Amino acid sequence: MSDHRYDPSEIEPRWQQVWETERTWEVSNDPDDRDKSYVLEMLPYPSGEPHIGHLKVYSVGDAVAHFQRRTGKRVLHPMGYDAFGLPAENHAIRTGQHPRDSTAAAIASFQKQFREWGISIDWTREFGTHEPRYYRWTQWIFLQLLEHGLAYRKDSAVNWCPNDATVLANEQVVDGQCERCGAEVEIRQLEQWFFRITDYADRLVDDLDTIEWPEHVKTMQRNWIGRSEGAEVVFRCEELGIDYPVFTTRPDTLFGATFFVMAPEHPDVERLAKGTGHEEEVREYVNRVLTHDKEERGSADREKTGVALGRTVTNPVNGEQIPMYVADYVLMEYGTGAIMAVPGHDERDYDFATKYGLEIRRVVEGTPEEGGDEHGLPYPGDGPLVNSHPDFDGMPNREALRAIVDWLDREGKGHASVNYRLRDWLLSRQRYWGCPIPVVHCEACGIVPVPEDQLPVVLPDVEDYAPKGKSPLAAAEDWVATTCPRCDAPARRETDTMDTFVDSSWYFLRYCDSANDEAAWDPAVVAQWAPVDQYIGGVEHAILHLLYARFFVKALHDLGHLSHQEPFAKLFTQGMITKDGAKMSKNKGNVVAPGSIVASHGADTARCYILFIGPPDQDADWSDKGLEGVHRFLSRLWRLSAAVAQETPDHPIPDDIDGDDLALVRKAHWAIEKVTGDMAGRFAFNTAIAAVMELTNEISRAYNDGSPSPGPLRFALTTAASLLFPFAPHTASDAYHLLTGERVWEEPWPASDPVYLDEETFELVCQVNGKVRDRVTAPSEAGEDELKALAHASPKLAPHLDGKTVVKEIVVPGKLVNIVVR
RNA sequence: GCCCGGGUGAUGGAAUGGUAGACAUAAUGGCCUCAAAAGCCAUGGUCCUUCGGGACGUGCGGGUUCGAGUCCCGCCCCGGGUACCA
Repeated sequence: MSDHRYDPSEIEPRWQQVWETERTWEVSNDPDDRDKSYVLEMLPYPSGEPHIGHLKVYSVGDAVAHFQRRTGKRVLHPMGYDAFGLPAENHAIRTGQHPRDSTAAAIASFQKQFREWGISIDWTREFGTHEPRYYRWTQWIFLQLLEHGLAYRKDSAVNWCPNDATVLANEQVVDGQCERCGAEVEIRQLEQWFFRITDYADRLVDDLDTIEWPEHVKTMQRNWIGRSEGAEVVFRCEELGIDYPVFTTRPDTLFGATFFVMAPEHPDVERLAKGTGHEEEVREYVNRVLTHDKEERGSADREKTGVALGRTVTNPVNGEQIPMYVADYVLMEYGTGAIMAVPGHDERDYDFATKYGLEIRRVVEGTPEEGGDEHGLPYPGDGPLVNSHPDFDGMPNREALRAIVDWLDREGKGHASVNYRLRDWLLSRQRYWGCPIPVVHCEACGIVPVPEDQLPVVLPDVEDYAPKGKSPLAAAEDWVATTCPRCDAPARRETDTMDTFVDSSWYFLRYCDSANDEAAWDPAVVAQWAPVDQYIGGVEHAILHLLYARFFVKALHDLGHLSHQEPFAKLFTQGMITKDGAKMSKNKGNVVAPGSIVASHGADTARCYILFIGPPDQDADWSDKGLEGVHRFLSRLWRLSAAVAQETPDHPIPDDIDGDDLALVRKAHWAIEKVTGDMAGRFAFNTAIAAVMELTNEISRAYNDGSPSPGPLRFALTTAASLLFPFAPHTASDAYHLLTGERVWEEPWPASDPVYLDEETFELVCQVNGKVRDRVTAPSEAGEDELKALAHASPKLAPHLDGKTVVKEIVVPGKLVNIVVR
């Protein structure tokens, strides 16, 4: 065996060549009798070189794809590049290399490495989202949404990143900072393009119940959408004759509203204060608050501040005049920018009321619990109503809530209402490297969509693409100057480009029909593959990409272009690979480059190790020593295969095997059972690989003893190679080929034979009072009485039973006997 | 604060309420070798031991059970998400 040397640098390119020339992983759009399975990993953002996270996500996805194929599925496993966007553009600005060129270089590097890793991709479907043949259809989708009112332009307060010199979507602002560059985000009043994702808020929440996603991702989406049910209630300022609707989730506490608060940004604040004598104070306060940065204002711990407006509004349920305030704890972005304050039952209102000496009234009887003041207030819980109105007092508050809303509705003073935290998706960007928005601005006709037959609106080549606060495209005069498609008058092109997340919100649809030049896709073809059966990617996209893609599919479904409503039936989020406990980064100098690992140990070792290191949804720390261990395992399996292939003839397994031969065959069947179970419905690659290791160790021991017969030995080894294939495709293919002359991917997934799974005997655990005292061999078919007798017969149990009374005997067939004594 | 994860040997991690620590790494001893590497064999939670075995052991404290890493109650610590959302 020692004369065979495991050399991945020879084995891996050889099999990659076979897959390349034979186009092994291509799949046609012509259905056959197999079930389909669409396995997809999130497409890479091509910048620089692939990193270890890429190796992980594609190793996981490839294992799934291979397992699906070998268990008889027709598998779609494509690849593409999310090529437009800020990182590429910023990189280009830094290096002076045009984003088109740096992106092309990065894509080439990814393509090369994906092949070196041996990922089983159908390359015929490949595209980059920056290619006109792709973004032509991104523009088409935009026009579809525009035509149906789901894309619109409006002037509003938007997030602006001063560093990247562009607006951002709410989803791209993290803790008041730009998600990409970390700069403090400013608020600017600008006219921008939006997608009406809020129209889909309810369905985006409700349909989470129809998909198999990790619960924490669903929760993040629910929280982001932030659906709250309650009521809109109108408070009227009699002096000025203006109605102020507020949103509340607690209309049951309306009788406890003792003041009214407006956000400092509320447009009516100044007008309300005017002529009350509070004017100056209010103006000063508002100015001070609005110049505070968002971060400081966002914290709930911060002491609330506010000033009186000098006006009152009428509480619609009891006609009380309650004072109006402006305060920084009320946000303009949520609800109506004004609230009714119920200090008795809301902690924030309570804090404010305490500070400014405002009335605090209990209207819900509470069970006394910890916290609160000497009266147990604020009390946020449930209970019967008090101090409200004879019609409602004594009524459980949840019931009263409905009754009060009904009453408001009848009186025309309010109605049931649902509020969302979700805002419409701001999609325009004042940047160069993105998909042009296909509209024209005409003085006479206004905004005019570019006719479909004129798509794509091609992104022009410009020399100076640095951000300037307005789109760099604006400088491309001969591109901007055009004629109105409607009236033929001189007109100007839209110069903003689309957010990169628009590009990636439909790419999984395009893979199904990527060669189609007549349409974005043929609905029949997409219907055949969709939805993605297994989607795999990082949890960092939980509310960005994953929410946007769901919105796109629902909108396109409603417009009649799709027959499904959820893009990703199952989602798996993989954990990060760290080094020395820290995220890999160039600054820390702890980067493990996949390319160098592949060069030194081979792709199979790298892939297998990443899957073996631990459960793939958890973070894991990279260890070079651990990598060596996996390398030794692959090497041992391969060398055994090479030796056995050479030394032993190909024999069938005789019917009457026993001893070591039988043990070997049994172990092989045990491994089939274990690996299959770990792969089907689970992502337990670590334990699956451990099972193949166990099998290989047993084969190795038997081989070194010189005991096994050729049939069982070959069977066990062939099985090991076959089971290993999804994780280490090159090594497994080579070992399998050495042993059988066959191609392992053309073989069905091995099936375990129950005959070999059942042993005639098992190790019976004998316990006294739950403590293990002995282990004896027992016949598998032994009955309870026989097992009890075996346990009692054990000399090791005798001292523990001596002089004691047997109280109870528990028998778990096939496992143990527990004798309870006193 | 709230919502999710997680806490098991020196290390990464295994364990449908039923033998805790599979598999791998590090370590130790041995074989092979002039030597080393590779490979192979053995040991491998802690403490005690008359070497038969015994006691303890899965973050902490209780509980349910014949039996708890696993289930329940109350905490502690770590990681992630989210946070004046009315």
